[in-house]
Amino acid sequence: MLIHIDERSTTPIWEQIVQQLKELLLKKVLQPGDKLPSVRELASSLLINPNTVSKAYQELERQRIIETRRGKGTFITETVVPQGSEQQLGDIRQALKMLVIESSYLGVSRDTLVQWIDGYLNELGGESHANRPQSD
Amino acid sequence: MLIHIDERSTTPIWEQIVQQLKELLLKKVLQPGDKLPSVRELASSLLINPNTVSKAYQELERQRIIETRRGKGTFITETVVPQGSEQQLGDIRQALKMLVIESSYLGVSRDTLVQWIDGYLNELGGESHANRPQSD
Amino acid sequence: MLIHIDERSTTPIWEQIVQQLKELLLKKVLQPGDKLPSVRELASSLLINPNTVSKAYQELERQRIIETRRGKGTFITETVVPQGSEQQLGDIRQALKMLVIESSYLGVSRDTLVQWIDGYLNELGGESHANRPQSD
Amino acid sequence: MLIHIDERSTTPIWEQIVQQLKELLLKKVLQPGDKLPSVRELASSLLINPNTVSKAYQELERQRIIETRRGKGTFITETVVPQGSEQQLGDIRQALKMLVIESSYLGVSRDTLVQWIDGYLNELGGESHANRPQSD
DNA sequence: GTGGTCTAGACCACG
DNA sequence: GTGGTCTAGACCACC
Repeated sequence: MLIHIDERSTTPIWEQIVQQLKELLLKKVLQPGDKLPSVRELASSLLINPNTVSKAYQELERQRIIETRRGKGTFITETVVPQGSEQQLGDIRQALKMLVIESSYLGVSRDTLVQWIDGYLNELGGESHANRPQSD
Repeated sequence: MLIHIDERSTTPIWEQIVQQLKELLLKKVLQPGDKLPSVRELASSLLINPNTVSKAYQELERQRIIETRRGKGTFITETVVPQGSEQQLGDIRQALKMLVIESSYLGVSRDTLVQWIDGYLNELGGESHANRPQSD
Repeated sequence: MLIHIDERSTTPIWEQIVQQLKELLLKKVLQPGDKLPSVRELASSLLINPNTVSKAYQELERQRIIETRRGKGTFITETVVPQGSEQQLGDIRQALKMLVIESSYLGVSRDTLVQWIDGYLNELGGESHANRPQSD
Repeated sequence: MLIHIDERSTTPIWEQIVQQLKELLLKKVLQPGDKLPSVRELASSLLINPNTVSKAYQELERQRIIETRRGKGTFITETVVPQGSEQQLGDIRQALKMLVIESSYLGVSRDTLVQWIDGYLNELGGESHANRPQSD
């Protein structure tokens, strides 16, 4: 599996899993319909507790990104619904604002930030539904 | 004091204080050399625990943004050191990456993100040392 | 067969079968004395595990809705026994109560609920033994 | 606490807690702003594991019915947002349909169902925002 | 085999 | 004191 856990990070392990699986999906490494490793498999390969993986999977299911079929395992959802609630958009904006403030302090210029964003969007692949770097 | 605490927010109160003080500084509402309210003062005016304010001040001091002069109080540092450690830069990049991924899922376009960034930079005032929107 | 399995649903497959067979019976698509497909037949036509079909049939048999005649197959029971145990009635009431509570939260009005009930009863056909919409 | 756990029930304990707390809220036994018992308190009074209570609280928070203030405890949300997603409405309708089918089998008439609904709505108190028995 | 639930007990951050 | 995270290990339903 292409997931890497940073034990020293302050972000919970289950959240790291959620984020990295989302990233893999946007990068098309994982495709709709694909089967995810079972809870136990992933847990043992990451050397963590199955409950932790389970929590990550449940969160992804809550976000309709994956779905579980009883007794068969967990799969990437076929229909993608790129729709954010007001609440979630507010969270993004809030996080972005704090990030801009921090960047100011660290001497990261506006243009550098934009370059980084474009870089990440390129990593995710140009075909991603909503985001595309300018020059595309 | 121009600080507002959101009790419901998931970000710790001490972190909200740190962020807002930084913001006030970038907006030049607070200037180098200015005296900050004492821990007890700020705590009682915000109706929060003094320990919480103390923790915020400690963090700001760790970042060399404020300094305590024993017996005199807490002051904004005179010398500005807009230089981020590798560690901090890595944190910013990591946060930005996650933000880009989430934005992709919520259907927030690259250009929207850039607009938001420029908006926040304008709020902070165009003269800020490192960042400047657009015309740069 | 007129049965449709929703793999994504959280209700177990065997339960989906039970419910839909009951529905077909109430709709008079299936009549007392009719022969049901064998466990293997139904399983292969629904692309599911025979054990799952078997469990559904066992449940229906427990409820005296179908009966197996050894060597001959499975049939809809001739004698209808529209009499619920206290236990079953309690379950219904409990389920209905939770449904009413959830409806309250979702803003579904009392009248809407009643309309939905009448709608389903109409689907089942007005001649059903115990229930009849409106004119009753 | 006015919560009762049915150990023999098939519905998970955390879900029973969610349902009963919702009911208490609709009955105005719990009011917006009220403090809920702490996770540990409720757990020990119900003789269950704190994790189980925690799961219930997290689910209620996800539904914006309660909110936790760090270090202070868990509280009923002030602003009520009676808004259901399409998905949730579909779930209700599906549950209602199955309930109607079961009722048909158990000989529960349409009018009995409606009477039960009105009874539950009365229990919840006539002032409830969306539902009201006819005669009101 | 799969995931879901629950327990017991630990550690941590926050206030 | 509060809730959040994680582990270890158990049991269960479903397929």
